Amino acid sequence: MRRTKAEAEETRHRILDAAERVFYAKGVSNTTLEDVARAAGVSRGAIYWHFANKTDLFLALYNSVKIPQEDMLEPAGAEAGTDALSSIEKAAAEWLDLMEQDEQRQRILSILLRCDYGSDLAPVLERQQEVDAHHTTLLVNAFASAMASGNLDARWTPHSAARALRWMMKGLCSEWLLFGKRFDLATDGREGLRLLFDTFRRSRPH
Amino acid sequence: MRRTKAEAEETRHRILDAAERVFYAKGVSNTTLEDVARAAGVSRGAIYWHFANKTDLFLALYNSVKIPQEDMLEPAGAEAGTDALSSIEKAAAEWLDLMEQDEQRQRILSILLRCDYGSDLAPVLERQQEVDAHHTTLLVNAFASAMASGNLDARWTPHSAARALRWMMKGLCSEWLLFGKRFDLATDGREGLRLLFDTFRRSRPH
DNA sequence: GCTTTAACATACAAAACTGTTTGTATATTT
DNA sequence: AAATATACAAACAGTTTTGTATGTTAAAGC
Repeated sequence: MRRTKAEAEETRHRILDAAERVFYAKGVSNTTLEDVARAAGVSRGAIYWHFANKTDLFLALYNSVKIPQEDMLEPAGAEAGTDALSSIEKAAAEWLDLMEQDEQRQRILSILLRCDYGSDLAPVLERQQEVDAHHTTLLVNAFASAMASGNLDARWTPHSAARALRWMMKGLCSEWLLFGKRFDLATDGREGLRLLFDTFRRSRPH
Repeated sequence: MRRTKAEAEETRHRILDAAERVFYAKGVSNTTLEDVARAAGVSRGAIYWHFANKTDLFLALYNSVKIPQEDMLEPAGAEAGTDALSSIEKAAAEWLDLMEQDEQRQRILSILLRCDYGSDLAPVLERQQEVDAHHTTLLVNAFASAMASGNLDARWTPHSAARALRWMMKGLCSEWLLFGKRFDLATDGREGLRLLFDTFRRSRPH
């Protein structure tokens, strides 16, 4: 029954894949390792071979995917030709597109949004906060450069603008993911972004 | 050991109270009924006397409190003297104040935000959606009346304004509750509201 | 005042999961 | 080709949690 190294890596991947689907369907703390094993077509032994326990499996899943939010706004600000505000808006809108198209992304973010953080997966929460903090920093910097070039309406500060954008994106995604996707994320989200950024630009001197 | 009816009702209340605190501290699916019993100073038997099981206890807790969001914007629109937009903003700001002061409210909303919805507490999710739908309707109506009286900037529709406000409030509360209240909800939230409503009002004809 | 029954506490049985151990067939190494 | 380590499956042991059944006491009802 010994598998080749490539086969082993494949079952490991199958387990992670199954875990993602089952966690999404039943919630993390309501799924047993037996559930994951069945969904992956292996025995619990295989899971315990590759992972220490459910928390470890969850962490491995968490680390195996690119976390949503992490990729947004990475290269923003370095655009040429467009103003800073437009590049932020573009990055946000593209991020929405990505989210709407990529089902794995949707599952991962759904799991993270509604999972019952006990003391065992505190590292996940910490990581989330780090990512959030980093993202906030990037956003504030981007808005600061927009302000420096006179693009940001005077009533807003880089800080308040970054917050407003983050809050809106978060509320938007939460409602879309947790309440059954009852509207078009990319379309309606872009519309919301457009209106918000319109207020950022407002009465700018030309 | 038989208690009077009033005493029984009091222990029932003590159980609900303890459940709220423990659910908040450990997460719903990570708390056992033994935990709740200890926190309430009773035995598990008392819980099983008053409730069928943990799900039933959770539902009872859910129904025993006034759900946040439900009370926001109830009487709005019926204000005299102020314009519709200002009364919406006032209602939202007051709701933030309430949330910041009322610790039970914070616990309840925290529990609802991060609890791991399995198939057993589907009714909770449905109820949430109903409340949200109702809230959205009220908001849209309020913004519609603002538009009718010429207060709402032409770029916004009642629908888009209501969505923007809801998304922002949701993201705001999520971040505040789930990430350790690292900013002042009432102050910073009011600031965000002020800026958002400022854009709603923008270039209104006077 | 006697019976009944509500309001629990306690004890018990049954699952449900978990983590570990053992067995084993096969890659891989030497 | 023999030895060894790998990648599991299957069985096992242990704990945690749940649900129920039973016991007990005092309040209600008559």
